[in-house]
Amino acid sequence: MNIGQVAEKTGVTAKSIRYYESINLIPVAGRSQGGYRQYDDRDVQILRFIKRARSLGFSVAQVGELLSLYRDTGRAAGEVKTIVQSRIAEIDAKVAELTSMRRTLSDLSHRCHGGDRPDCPILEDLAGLDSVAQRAVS
Amino acid sequence: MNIGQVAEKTGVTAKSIRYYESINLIPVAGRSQGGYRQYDDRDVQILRFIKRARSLGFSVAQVGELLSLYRDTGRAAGEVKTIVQSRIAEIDAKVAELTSMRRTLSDLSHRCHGGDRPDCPILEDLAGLDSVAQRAVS
DNA sequence: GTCTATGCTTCCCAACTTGGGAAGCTTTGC
DNA sequence: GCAAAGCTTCCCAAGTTGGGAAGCATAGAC
Repeated sequence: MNIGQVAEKTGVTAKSIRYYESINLIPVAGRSQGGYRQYDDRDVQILRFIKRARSLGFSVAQVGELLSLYRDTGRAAGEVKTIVQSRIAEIDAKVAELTSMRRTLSDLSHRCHGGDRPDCPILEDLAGLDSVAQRAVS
Repeated sequence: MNIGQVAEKTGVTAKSIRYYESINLIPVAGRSQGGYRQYDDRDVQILRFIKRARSLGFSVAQVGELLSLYRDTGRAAGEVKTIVQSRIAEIDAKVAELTSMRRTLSDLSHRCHGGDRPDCPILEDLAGLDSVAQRAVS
């Protein structure tokens, strides 16, 4: 199989496949006489694995860890679970951060009439801690 | 004021201040005889504005929009509110995405015993759609 | 006045992943 | 045998920050 067919089968672009090879996330592909990279079903499986793990937000480095465990038939399930749980913890932290931002923004938004007039509590808040302190007190 | 003092006052590193200048987010600073960038309280205020907006997750481009509205005394509050609400929408989309990932990962994690044995439903799921289809059916 | 330490300058490199595009070779199909 | 499509490598870009080097400016101690 050439790279284009693999790209179509896996949903990973040819560009990304070459990139993954360049950083040794996947093994260096064999070449045809003409210099084209050659792949088989095993490679397709690996790339689908990568695609799915990436879609779950694992970094490429984390995917590398998962892949090495995947390739290691003697691995412990606990190691895999640990990686998944650290990813869950990352997500929880990010959600908490975003939720905090959202609360602040929503608060700012509610206090702004949003009309054509130039007076805007949002900008006042961003511009100085005065209004923030004021809000904290009120 | 030199750049170091401004950095300390605002919490924006000297590196970032120079970067913001280079992309014209802030005006090009005047220079002392010796070539040092010179700042005044107005600059400090602007950088605090940027710092706070960045901490709320606005991209530098969005901060640029907010800043231009901030500088425009005749601006309409509605424009500011629109930017804030689009930022809120971004956050909501991101949280939804993360929440969906978390649900999948949590599900996978629960189905993995996590011990020393090599059998791991997580890897099986990542490796193929078989188990995914299976899970969908079950 | 001189020396030293600290601070500033610019410039380059790195991170991370993907996409775009150019120039050139290979393969496929007609 | 030719055109089109697919592949190759290489460079550039995105966005923001940090690290570090080499060299000039300033401030404080003597």
